[in-house]
Amino acid sequence: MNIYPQASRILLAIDCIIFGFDGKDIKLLLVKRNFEPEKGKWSLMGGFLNSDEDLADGAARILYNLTGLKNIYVEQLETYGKVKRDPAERTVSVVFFALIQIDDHDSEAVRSHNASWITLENRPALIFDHEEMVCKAIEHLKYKAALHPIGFELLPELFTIPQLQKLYEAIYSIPLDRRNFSRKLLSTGLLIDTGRKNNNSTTKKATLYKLDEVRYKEKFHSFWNFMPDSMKQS
Amino acid sequence: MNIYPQASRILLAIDCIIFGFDGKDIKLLLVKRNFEPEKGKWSLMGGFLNSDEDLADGAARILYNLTGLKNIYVEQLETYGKVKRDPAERTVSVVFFALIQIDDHDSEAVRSHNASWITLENRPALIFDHEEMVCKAIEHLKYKAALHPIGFELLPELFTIPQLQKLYEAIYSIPLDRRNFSRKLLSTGLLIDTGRKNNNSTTKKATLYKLDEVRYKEKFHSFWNFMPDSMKQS
DNA sequence: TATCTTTGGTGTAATATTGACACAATTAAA
DNA sequence: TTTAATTGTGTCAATATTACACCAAAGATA
Repeated sequence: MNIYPQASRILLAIDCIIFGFDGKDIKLLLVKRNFEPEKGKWSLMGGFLNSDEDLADGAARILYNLTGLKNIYVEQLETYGKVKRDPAERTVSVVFFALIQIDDHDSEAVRSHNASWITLENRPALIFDHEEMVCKAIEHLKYKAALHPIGFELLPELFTIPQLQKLYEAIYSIPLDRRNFSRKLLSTGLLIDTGRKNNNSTTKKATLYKLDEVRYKEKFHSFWNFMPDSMKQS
Repeated sequence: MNIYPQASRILLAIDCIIFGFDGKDIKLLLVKRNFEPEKGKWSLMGGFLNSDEDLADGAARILYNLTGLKNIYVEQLETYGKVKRDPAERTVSVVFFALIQIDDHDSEAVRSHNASWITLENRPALIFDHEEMVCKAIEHLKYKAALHPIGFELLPELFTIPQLQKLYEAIYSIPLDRRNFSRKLLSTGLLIDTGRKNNNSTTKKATLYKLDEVRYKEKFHSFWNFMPDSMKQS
């Protein structure tokens, strides 16, 4: 019955890199493992692909279990397949990249998984090749956010332009010119002025915008230019 | 001994999308299968990952077997993991994206694998989800070639600007303005004038350039703008 | 109630880049 | 020597980007 008898069957893991933004810093959702192997160490949230489960469904399942969220922004990032990457058994891991609105997540589920939101700066050593995966994901975030409107995925439904600017400044660790940033963002036509104002501010209240979902979907794959050109000369 | 007893082990395939350019059209290297399953049908070149082999090495092995080439441009593209994608047995496939200089390949190896260079337009129906993989790869080629200098990977070591332009016109299926294209490419500082001229032309002979390898490596991850902006509004 | 401080919103001039176009030079064939 | 095809370079207007200055709103302070 076995049509491919000679080939070897391998464990297939899924690891998720989950980014959030708290208004100040980009954060990663990491788990302190309370199970073997590497119990007590930090890692990405992961799991194994079930034999009756599509790969994307496996990622969605793992993300849902940890965050209680469905329909979040997920991309497949890269598959890691060094022979020795997991010392216990040959395991190939498919890494997924997720952006979530940090206030939406189910903090009870996060706590029960022994997970925490940790800033990129303060992230601990991670097991296996997870650090490499995180570095790759940070690069991908910087790359993609410069060209496509993925920043919105990290913000609440209603947001202000200064909030958006702080997000981009956090992603790239550089200050941006307020006026040029605002002009650039508004000129995309992706923002809808809700007419409402942000009440969190102690001084002048900023305009609350929402995303134009129709344009967003239509134009997602277009190229934009959210970063100053000087940022792009690596 | 088995630390992950409950998880299922899965076949891991590697499929390679190999692009070439013959001076006129972008072509794909496809194999007509002379083995089961799906014998006689067309597919991507592929194989299974060996248990003692890194994933990237598996891709390099498969590419070497078919083309006789090492050190070619390879990227990991995406991993396909639908449950039913291979009707014979659950198989997850990691797709690699390769660009080669079409004249360099070992045509004897290609023939012995029953493989052919086929233009994108004339490509036959492919097995499993290989058509989806190819579509994704074409999109990736368009995307990446607009922002990073990967076009050179498809050309011989010495090339002319008109050749380069024909390549980009083939990738995007649009005519480009000769003068603007030339200005843009030369302004990157990636081209070195060899002083030599192309003898293939029956009219005015074009200048032969080579790639500035140092700058190419240094600046590969910078953003460029090889396509007119009008091309980028999807 | 005046004014101070902080943050948000918009305008403008200099510069750089892009797009559309014209003209001259080279080569082989007629 | 003319012709046709192709290559190389220049120009100008339109557009985009940068760097910068000013005004408005709102709570804090006196």
